[in-house]
Amino acid sequence: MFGKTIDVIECAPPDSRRTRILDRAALLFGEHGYDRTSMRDIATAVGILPGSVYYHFPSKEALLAAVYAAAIDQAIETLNAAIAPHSDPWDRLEAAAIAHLGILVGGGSIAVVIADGPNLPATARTELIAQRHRYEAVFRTLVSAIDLPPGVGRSSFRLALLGALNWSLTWYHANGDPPATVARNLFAVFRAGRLSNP
Amino acid sequence: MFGKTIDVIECAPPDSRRTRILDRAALLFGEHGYDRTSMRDIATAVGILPGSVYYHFPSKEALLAAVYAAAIDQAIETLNAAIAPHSDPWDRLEAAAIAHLGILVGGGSIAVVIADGPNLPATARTELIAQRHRYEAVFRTLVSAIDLPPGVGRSSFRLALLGALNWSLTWYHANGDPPATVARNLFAVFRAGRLSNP
DNA sequence: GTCTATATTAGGATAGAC
DNA sequence: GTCTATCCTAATATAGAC
Repeated sequence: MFGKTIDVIECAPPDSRRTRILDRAALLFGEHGYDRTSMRDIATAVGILPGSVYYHFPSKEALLAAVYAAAIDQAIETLNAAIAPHSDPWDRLEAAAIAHLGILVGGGSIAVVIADGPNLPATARTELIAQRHRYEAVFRTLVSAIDLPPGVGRSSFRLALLGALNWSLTWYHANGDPPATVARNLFAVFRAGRLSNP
Repeated sequence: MFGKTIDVIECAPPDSRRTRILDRAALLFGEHGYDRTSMRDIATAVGILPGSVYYHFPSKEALLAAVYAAAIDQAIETLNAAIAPHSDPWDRLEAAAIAHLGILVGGGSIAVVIADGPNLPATARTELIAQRHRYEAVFRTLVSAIDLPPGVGRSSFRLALLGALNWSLTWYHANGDPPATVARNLFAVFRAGRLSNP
């Protein structure tokens, strides 16, 4: 009756090894892309052997999905923290844009999802796209709160803004400016269309 | 003396096989990306065997570079043809934006360079980036001709516009609109900042 | 949980016949 | 110029010992 072991403590370091793999994988995926990061690379970075990774994740795609989900969660938190201090809708959107670019060039985890999108495995695509939409919903909400000039669609505006920001990853090195400056400069382009204040 | 054969005709189909390889490779690279397209795929599409490709191109990267250069040339021509009929600077830029998106979603050759940028082999990167700059120079010229609101940098404007357009490749399927409509909608976001006409 | 060892597949590239 | 045949490398993934 009393022989059964009950795990009371399960939250301290909720799975140190698994978490380490997740972290390193996120870093490598973000830095070199999904295709160019091998399970060997990840294992080496963690300090274990390739085969051992498969004890924690059944496949490379499953690992990607886990990395992705965690990255999105973290990114949404960062985003919300950045917009919280602001009340003007345009300021909130700008804060989000700055935070977004910071997340991207931070080399962090979410960059995979964002920058490497088209090159991710087709079989996991559906799940990954769902996660990305969860993140982009934050922007959808922010954009719904601003006034746009006539003739400018809300979704076009949102997609253009996110596209401009995401695309900056491809040319970021050229410019010595810090991410926040780049984001502000890009955002100025979109803010230029703001209706004059009453 | 007269035994030597002289090839008088050398311009009719200037290298049918080489051209066919180039075309098919462009198509496959554009459709599936560089990494996911194997030399075997290309050879099969052309109707020859993998080894035979190497008679025409020394390596996969060399093939990519050739595809890229040809694609850029063709894209620049398309771009110039599209802007030629227009005289107003904003109309010219809009025409270029529409043409650009058409080229991209045309599934054609240049999509590789554009969409697959970060995933191309590092060793060929320099050459490829130089080619891309040649293409983007057209936009640089067009942007230099428009009036921008104060506080909006020209290069930020150009990069934001190209980013918005290029990024549309990642979500294009969702929207049933034809490329020209998508481009027009996106461009409206940027045009909203136009200074009121005198 | 991690190791050793290895199966399996796939892709880039080459040698030499024809 | 194209074919046949093959080498070499790298990557995902698995089996079973410890």
